[in-house]
Amino acid sequence: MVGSCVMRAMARGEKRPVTVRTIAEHVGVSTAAVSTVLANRHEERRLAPATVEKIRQAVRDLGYVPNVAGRRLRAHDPGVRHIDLGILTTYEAPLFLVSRALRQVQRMADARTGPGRRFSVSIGMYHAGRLREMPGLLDASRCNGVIVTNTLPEDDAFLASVTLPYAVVVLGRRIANYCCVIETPGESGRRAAEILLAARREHFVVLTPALLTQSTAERAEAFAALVLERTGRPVTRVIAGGFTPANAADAMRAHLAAGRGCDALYAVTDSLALGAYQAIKDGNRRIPRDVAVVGVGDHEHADFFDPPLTCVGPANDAVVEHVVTWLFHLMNHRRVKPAEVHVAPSVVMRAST
Amino acid sequence: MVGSCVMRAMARGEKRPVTVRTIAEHVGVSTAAVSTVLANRHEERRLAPATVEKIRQAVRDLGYVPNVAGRRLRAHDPGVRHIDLGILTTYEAPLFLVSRALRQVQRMADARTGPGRRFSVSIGMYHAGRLREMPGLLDASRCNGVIVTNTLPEDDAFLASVTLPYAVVVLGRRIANYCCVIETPGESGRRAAEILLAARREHFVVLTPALLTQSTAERAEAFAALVLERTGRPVTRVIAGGFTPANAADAMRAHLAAGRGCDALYAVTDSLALGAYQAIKDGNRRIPRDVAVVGVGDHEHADFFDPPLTCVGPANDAVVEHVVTWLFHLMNHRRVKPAEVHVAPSVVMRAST
DNA sequence: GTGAAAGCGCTAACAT
DNA sequence: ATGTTAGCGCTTTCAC
Repeated sequence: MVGSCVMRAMARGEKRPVTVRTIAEHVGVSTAAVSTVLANRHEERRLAPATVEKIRQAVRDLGYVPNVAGRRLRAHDPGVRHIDLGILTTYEAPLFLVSRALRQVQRMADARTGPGRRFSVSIGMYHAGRLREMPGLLDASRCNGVIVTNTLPEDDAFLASVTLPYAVVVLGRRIANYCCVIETPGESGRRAAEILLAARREHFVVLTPALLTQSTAERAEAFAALVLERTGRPVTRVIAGGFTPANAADAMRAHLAAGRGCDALYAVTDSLALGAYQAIKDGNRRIPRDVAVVGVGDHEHADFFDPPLTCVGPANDAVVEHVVTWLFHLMNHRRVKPAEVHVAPSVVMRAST
Repeated sequence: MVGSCVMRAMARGEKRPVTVRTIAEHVGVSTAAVSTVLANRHEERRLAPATVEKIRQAVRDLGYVPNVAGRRLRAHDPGVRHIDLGILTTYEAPLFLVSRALRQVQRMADARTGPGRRFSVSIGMYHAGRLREMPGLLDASRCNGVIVTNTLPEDDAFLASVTLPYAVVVLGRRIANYCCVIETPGESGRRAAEILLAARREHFVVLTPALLTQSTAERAEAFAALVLERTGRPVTRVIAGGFTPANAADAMRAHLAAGRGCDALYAVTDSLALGAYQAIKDGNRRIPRDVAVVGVGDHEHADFFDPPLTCVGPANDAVVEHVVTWLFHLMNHRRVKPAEVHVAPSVVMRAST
């Protein structure tokens, strides 16, 4: 007999799914035989070579794909609790952005691992703007707890419209009814402006990607607002086509070539700053003498840029510690009021200013 | 009645696992009620607030953790096949090393996604040297196919000792009986040596981390061998404590401070090259005039180092394309002879030589 | 307002 | 040499 779900699926005109059972019926053997072959245990079970071959053929012909959920449920050892933690990020964002969160999750997980308690940590990928398509997000069937990051506004809207029945912490975004950890709004941009204002510069430029996230937008706005307030002059906005250093270099080269001034640059991500460095140096300008540069500190190697990059940005270690602590807390006591934690930016003065 | 597995687990002295059923019995309700509360659907099911509270309390008290495999199996829509792909890497290796593989997997997966066919791509983390502890690796209960990378020798030995009954491709390592894609052995080191030899240098140095992987070891050896053969002089080896630019900078600073010469440097990873840059410049030496530097091309931003880094290393896009094509091929036709694919290194001449 | 029961896909123990 | 079957943990339908 076939399950009602399947009946419904078939009624909708869908193909019947291929399971071990489909294979078994197709070949005329039992599901056990199929399973044995799939696990390469046919030798020890002494299956007839001909049978094995027929099963293998059917597996290929029918395009069988094992259902890992079934396997996992079956294989599951009741003596050990298994906890799956995910960091959800986009294909589009640079991977290193989640490095710190990953390391912190690892530390917490390791500290809590014991006999009867194991963690799996993974980075789950989604397409920016299409978080809603992520399997298992709504029904909690993939992870026991997740950190969501690098969302676009569409994703934020989607999250705001649903209630996920498990532990979720949002990193670097503000979304209603979620636990969010973000940098103090506007503070980064203001501190960056103060540093450059203190250097008594004239032509302030902010370098951003074309697609702004919540945080990059806030940084740029707060920066421009404070500079305008203090100097009475508007900030020039240079827009890079994408997020890479190459995009930034192109944009800055164009800006400089056009003869529009720049002696104080705020780049809203470090990758952009790196590209700007090249454009600035190629234009025979010196950093910081001719152009002072402030970045954000999201790149692991900002200290090894030449000159080392002054950064004002999320105190990532602090942010990430909040996020992960909260995640574990949520997993223990499931009903915690969603809230917003602000973390003051950290300022690291280096040679670029 | 309780399953035999559980009986065995309990016989072994282990605690009985906490499931919805445990909660239900503890509170004196049905599993359905518990499930309802866990999904926050108690309103629409009109459960008594008191019952809800009791269930919530029990969930906390007993430390219940949902089994995602059970949920997923249940939630599973027979009309759509779900394929889980994993890139397995270590906490210790820099995350960006898997960026390219990730992007390629994404492309292939996107191209094959359709109605009735969805992919999940994730990066699975393990501790270097402890791949064997990864849950679901042996019983194929997590992924339908994986790319394994950044293994240490212990991990290689473990893999060599087992047969995984699903699609596995090893990236950048040579392991018996697996599908492996690696750079042509020794070729990177030799090409790097040729570039520096052509620049007519005197004091050849190779910079490596203390812990060598298969590929870093081969690069260093082949480099040293060719330099020795051509010049008759041995190559100096500078060993960084770890994999970071800071480690490299320390090691190179010590080397230069000791007055031991260096006018040709081969760094077996780009992060090391970045650190070396700083040490070299701090010593008032110019790149490439005083020291020519060759890196590997594993860092996304090698083109934006100052000066841009000449790289001889795995043609990552080619490697990754092989790996991913192979992975999908293995998933379709499960019995493919394991083999080793060599990819010639790509050479990108930039200003550092 | 709550419970009983079916069944998702899989594998291993036990039958034959 | 192969088949039958129980049951992993969960949610939802249906019955009361």
